[in-house]
Amino acid sequence: MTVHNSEIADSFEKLADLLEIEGANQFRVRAYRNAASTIRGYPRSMADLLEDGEDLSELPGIGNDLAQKIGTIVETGELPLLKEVEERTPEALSELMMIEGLGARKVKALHDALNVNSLADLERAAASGEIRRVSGFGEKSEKKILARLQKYSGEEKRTRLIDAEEIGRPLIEHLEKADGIKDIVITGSYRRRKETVGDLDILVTAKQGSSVMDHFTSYNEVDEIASRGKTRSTVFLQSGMQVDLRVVPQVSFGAAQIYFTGSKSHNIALRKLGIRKGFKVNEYGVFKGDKRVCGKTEESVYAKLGLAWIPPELREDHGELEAAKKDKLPRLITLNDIRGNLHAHTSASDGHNSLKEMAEAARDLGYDYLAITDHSQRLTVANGLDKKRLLAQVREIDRLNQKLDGIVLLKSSEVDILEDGSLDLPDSVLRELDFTVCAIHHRFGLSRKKQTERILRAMDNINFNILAHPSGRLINKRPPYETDMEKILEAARERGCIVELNAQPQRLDLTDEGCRMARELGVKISIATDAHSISDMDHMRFGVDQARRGWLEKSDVVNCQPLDKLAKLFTR
DNA sequence: GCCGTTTTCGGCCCGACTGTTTTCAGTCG
Repeated sequence: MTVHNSEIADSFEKLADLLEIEGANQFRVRAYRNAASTIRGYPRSMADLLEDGEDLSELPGIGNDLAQKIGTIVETGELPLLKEVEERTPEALSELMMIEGLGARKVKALHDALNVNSLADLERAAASGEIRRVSGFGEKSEKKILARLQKYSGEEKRTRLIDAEEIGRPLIEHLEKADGIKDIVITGSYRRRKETVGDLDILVTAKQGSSVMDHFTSYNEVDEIASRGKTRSTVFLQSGMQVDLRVVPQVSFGAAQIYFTGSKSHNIALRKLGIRKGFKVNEYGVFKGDKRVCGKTEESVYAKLGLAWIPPELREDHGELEAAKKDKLPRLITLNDIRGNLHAHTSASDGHNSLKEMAEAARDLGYDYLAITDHSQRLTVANGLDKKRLLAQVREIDRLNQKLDGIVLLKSSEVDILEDGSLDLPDSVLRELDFTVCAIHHRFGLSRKKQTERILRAMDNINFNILAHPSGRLINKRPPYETDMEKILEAARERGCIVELNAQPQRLDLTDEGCRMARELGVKISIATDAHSISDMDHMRFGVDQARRGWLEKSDVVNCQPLDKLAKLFTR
């Protein structure tokens, strides 16, 4: 039984919550939270690191004590200190902290005064009017608790980036109409192009005394105004999305962009660096004593700290500060670098458009080539093509290529990887194709070992070229199937296979961390839309965003290559 | 509990808003 990083991180976070409720040293509490964040974001599993004999105390925020505790969790699946703390402090109290407005102190106060130990206790106490009598609470906070409880579902809700764009776009249009507004930018994880966002953080500059806040809170989608000040307001939209608006003066715009773009750990690292250099860094600028020395642009702030400007996608405190210091940041791939698309479906299987329509759409995007990768025979629900139909399609593509101008269709197939690791079409047929895209579409529930072996065995086939959507996850819907991704990537490099970064906004698979690992291992990536219609081809930009988060450069991505270089990449 | 370009001890990012208080603690990002 493998212990996942997320489980270790969860244990540390829960321990931090309970210790905080008990009133433990706040820096000790923070140490557990920092460690949780390091572990959660780490590209390799703690279990694997330990197996390889690595020293975990080398990791940021993890010292000897926590390294030992991680070892215990990996070995036994349990954290004794957490058990011990849970004996004295009910573990459900940590869940109460999920209610907005309730932090450790208030949870403790309610526990001590009213013996509130669960969400149900909390609701009872609020409904019966007992909470307002506890010192530090009043009628308003009691009402808020009751209202929040009704909305609380127990799940942390994060919105897919594409959905966040749909919510954000009309709101920005609304804000642009405000009097006196100058700059508007959506910051936060949205600007870092994370696959999901928790809330929208909007930053604006505006003329002094303008009515931007009034304009913001009067947006017709606003369901609730949670707070409202001169420089900051928070609302909830009818979609449930939380939106924060901050207004700063123009001289602070760069510093504020950095601050609100985050990530939080990136900001903390920047501020610490500032302190070492004798500066104070905040959202208004970089200060020497009381004097602002810069802040108008992001570049000026980074430069003052001795750093090159860092693209938002890299701001996770995953080594970007060190790279920026040495001027060794990657030259991140851009959408303009993309020359073609290596995964697309037509109406022959489960797509919605014809070969010709798809080809013309790809040409309109400025691509040189588009690969047609309809499903293979096993995937009957998607009308997968058997040998006969695929060979007919191959001939049709040949004919069409004669007529097409400015775009070349590549002959391919999204071939099912069967449970035993064999491919769903005979080698004699696969050899007729320019290359193959291979994927798992069934039997997701195999053990980690079996699933990994299944993929490795499939890659042993000389006709295997690209591993499509390697984890099979659907964001917010289906977890990845269990695999040893590092092993798969190493095997891909050894065999000359390519791994896909599927650009569908609900997939984005490889993950950012997976991309980074692939790059470090020297595995080439195909960023592909898996388009099932003409309009899906626009999703390439989400794939590029994710690739940038994974530190990928143009040279790491096969579909940045011109057509005449592709064939070589598909020769094993 | 972690960490080190004045440190192995003594610090630990910083500011806005709310509600309850009577000058500020708690919460949040």
